Amino acid sequence: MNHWFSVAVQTPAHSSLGGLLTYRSDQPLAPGTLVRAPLGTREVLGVIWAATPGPGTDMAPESVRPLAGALEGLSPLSDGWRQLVDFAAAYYQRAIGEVALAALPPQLRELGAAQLARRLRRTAAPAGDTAADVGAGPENHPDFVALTDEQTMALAEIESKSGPFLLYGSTGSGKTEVYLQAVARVLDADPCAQALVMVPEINLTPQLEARFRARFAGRWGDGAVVSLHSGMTNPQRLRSWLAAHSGAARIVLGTRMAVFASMPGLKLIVVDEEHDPSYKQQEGARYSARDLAVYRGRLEAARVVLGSATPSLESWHRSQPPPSAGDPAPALPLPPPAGAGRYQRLTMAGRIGAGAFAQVRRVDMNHQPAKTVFSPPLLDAIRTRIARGEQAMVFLNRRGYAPVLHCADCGWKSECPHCSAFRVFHKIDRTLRCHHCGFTERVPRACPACGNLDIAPLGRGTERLEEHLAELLEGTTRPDGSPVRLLRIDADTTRLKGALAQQLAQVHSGDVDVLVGTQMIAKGHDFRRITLVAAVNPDGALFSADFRAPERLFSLLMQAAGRAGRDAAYVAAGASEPEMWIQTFHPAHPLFVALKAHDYPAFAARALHERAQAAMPPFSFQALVRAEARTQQAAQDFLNAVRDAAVATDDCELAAWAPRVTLYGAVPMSVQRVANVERAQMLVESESRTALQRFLAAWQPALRDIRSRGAHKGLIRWAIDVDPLTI
DNA sequence: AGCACGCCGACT
DNA sequence: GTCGGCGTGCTC
Repeated sequence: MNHWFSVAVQTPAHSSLGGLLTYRSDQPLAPGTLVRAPLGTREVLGVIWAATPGPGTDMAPESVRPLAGALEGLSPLSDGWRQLVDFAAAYYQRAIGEVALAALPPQLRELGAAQLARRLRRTAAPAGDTAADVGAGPENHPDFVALTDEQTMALAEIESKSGPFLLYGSTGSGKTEVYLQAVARVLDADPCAQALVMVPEINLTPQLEARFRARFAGRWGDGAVVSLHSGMTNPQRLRSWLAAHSGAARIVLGTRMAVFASMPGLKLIVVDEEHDPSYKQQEGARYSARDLAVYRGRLEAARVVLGSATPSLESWHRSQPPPSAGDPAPALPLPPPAGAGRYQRLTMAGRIGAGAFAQVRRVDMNHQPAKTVFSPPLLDAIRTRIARGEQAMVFLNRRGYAPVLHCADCGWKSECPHCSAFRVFHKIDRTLRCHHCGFTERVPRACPACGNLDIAPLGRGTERLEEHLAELLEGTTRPDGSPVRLLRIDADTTRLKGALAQQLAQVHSGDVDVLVGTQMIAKGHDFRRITLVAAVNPDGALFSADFRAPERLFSLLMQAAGRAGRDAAYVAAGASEPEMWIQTFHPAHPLFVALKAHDYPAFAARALHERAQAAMPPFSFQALVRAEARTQQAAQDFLNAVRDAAVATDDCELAAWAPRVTLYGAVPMSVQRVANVERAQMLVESESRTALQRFLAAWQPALRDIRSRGAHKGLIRWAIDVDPLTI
């Protein structure tokens, strides 16, 4: 007796076999079962997607191959999980198999039956004594902390309503405590319940894990909290995944990939720092883990809490009261249209256990001598902190010594031979490094073009900033008379494993007086002795071509400001009032005015007004088609060809939706060439999410078709990015 | 994407 | 005579 199945396997997105594949088996296998499927000469991991009555019409029955068997001992993936993958694949325009297999731990693909059995035995064992202290509500727990009124109210809302919730709480308002208690309540109420807590960056998982472990390990055992992120080794990831899948892990902490974790008892999803662009995957299926979290919550009736001090404008807009009727018609398999007022907004304005908000001081650089890097008042303020044994933090969003090397004689610049970008001068190892393709060379002694010996760095990165500041602070001493100490933290200094933790420890211990770094130091880390934060040159983002740049700058500066004066006791004990310094040529810019007032709502209202005027997200929906080719011409030709195909089509579905989308012309990407590959893109826009979705889905066959017709020889690949973050 | 098959240059 | 270069083509 044959049973027939459609099975999700890892197939390349643009090959002829895009969808699910048909297999047979003499076993009746449940949907969600993990199986080994013969594909060509190899055997690959697959997931049973559905049982079908027969092999289908377009498939000769004799060419359907039998499955090699199921992975023993693993319960099938849930309906909810498959629906999440279905949705993600449809929404982000990728093959189901690609999304499904990418969402599983890589080692599951390699493991033989015997190895897997051993693995399962090991994870099954330490399920632990769950009922350690029966009836322990949060108030009976040893780690119980008193809550502010705002926290209590937020928790009550989360408990009594269905959400999704936008927890809008300023830095230091105690959002993490709300997460912890919301998790505790959900898990207390149901012995099978699980919670998923996401953070934007791997760097932030260790401290979060420590906090959750400290709170919950005693109650539910050490194995109750697991992490899931790309910094883990494959065996570690498999272990965590299995623990989540079996229900042994009650709390999963992770980065964006964790949104796909198999969690049969999922009841709560927390997305911390929900505005953070890291939640958007930037390769393969370009999903937004935050948006998928909201969808998954609806699907599985789990509470969703999005938390931020500076929410994304999308979430802020959705959490406002509904303005008027006239939202787009309901979408098919999509979440409700992004109308306003879908989320419950919970506001926590207060700052607990921390000092006052940092006072924002703007330095008008128009009144400083040309080429000033550190204005005298800022320098004085830093010196004062050092003299008092306090710490200061200086930001610059550019690593390396100088972004470009320049010959004053002939005009040569340190261009990368493989990319349309300059190589960055790294003084520490005397190299020129391309930050796009990685191409690295030793710095030439003389200009490679004209032989002139006088080649000079142009502009500055953190390395040069640190050097410059060290010169300016020479002779400045700490209270004990010893010389000032600087430390730089950026992607270059933290490349080695454990380096970041070690450098952060130096700051915490007070070994360091001044911290210089990129945005890496603005996020999440609590430095209790820092009382001054300075952004040396933040103007770049004010007039950027990227319409989201101001939003990112505002959130970065707010986060940075939040680093100063975290510890009320420290400030109360006589430390300086916390300050955030901004050096700018546009001190009256509304962004800085809102920042000074710590007024995110004002910033957001203004930004949303502008977006509405210009019909930009969240008031319109976008997708990008990207093409890569040997030549720029070939990439653009392909894009223009597929655009023409959309306009003059005999596909009635495509023809029906095409009038409701706007197709812009093909343009080179902002970094046009990377590693000798030319890149171009085309923007697709619609006022309706449904129209955009339907159009893209109907358009994909045309894209594949045109690609395969061979007229576009130079074309290397193409991909669609739905809801792109940068255009 | 893998992984075959397939048809031309320098090695034991 | 084989080992191996990567060019085309297929995988339920």
